Amino acid sequence: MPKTIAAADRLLSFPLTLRRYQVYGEDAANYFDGKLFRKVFTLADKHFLLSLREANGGVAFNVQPATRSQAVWQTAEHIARQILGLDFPLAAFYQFAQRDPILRDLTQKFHGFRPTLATTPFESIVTSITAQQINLQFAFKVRSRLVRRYGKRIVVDGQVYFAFPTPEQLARVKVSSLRQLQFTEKKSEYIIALAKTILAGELDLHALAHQPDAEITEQLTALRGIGRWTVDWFLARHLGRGHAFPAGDLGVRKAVQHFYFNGKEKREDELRAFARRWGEFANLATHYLLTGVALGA
DNA sequence: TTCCAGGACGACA
DNA sequence: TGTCGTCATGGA
Repeated sequence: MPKTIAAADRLLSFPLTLRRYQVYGEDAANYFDGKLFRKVFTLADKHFLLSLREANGGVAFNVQPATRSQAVWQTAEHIARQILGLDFPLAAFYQFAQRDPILRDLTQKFHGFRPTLATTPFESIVTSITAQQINLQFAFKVRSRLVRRYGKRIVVDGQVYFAFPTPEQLARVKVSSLRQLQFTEKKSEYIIALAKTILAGELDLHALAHQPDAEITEQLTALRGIGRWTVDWFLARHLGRGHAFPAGDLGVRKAVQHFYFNGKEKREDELRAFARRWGEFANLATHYLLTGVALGA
């Protein structure tokens, strides 16, 4: 029996929020056809399919195979909230945006849009490493190959779905195998080393959620293949930190330059200083600016 | 053909 | 500490 969730402020555009899972081609770990979103999640080594669809005044979510386990339903709700970005303070941001004509315009045009969050820290970081320096279309393609090749496969209603691969699964993989999927030699090394570090108990990604930005940055950038850019997106798109601002990101830079500097190039430190005006709303502002560029606002 | 994509690293001055 | 070459591939 499906259950229903909603943001505390009742603000949500289901299609705008999940648009990300459609526009870059196939995403083998996040299925979205415009109306129905599906994702495999794992609890106690068991795999379930989470489904999300719009319902009256909220979002209906369901779990398959059917279960009465409260733990499974709680996990499903938590993941649904992450995917829909339901815990971002959108109403407060909209109020804040009134003092900035650009943000005011974007929040009106994309009313209810919320940044979607990566549901596990490992998926978040592997996804970012995959996307380093290449266009997102190609990044999604390569990542989907990884999911299909190494992710746990489940069948629901005759349809095949894949879970995002775990550190246990990727720690066993060889660099040459990832090269075949068109990961670069370096990215292959980074991903496998990350998986091995986690498996060895030398890194607890879940524990990072309770730490301040500086501590997270220090721990993650100590790993090969993870720089400031990757950490910034981890803070923004996994932990949902309000003030996160990936100033080094090409898309973010172009968006801020386009909307606030007539396209004039700015250095990363200048953009970082500029973004301080957004404070706890920098993450939301960033996502609205990116959407503004993507949808030609 | 050339240049650019949601970078990171290592060499070098 | 800052700059530059390299990696590696698809698409415009």
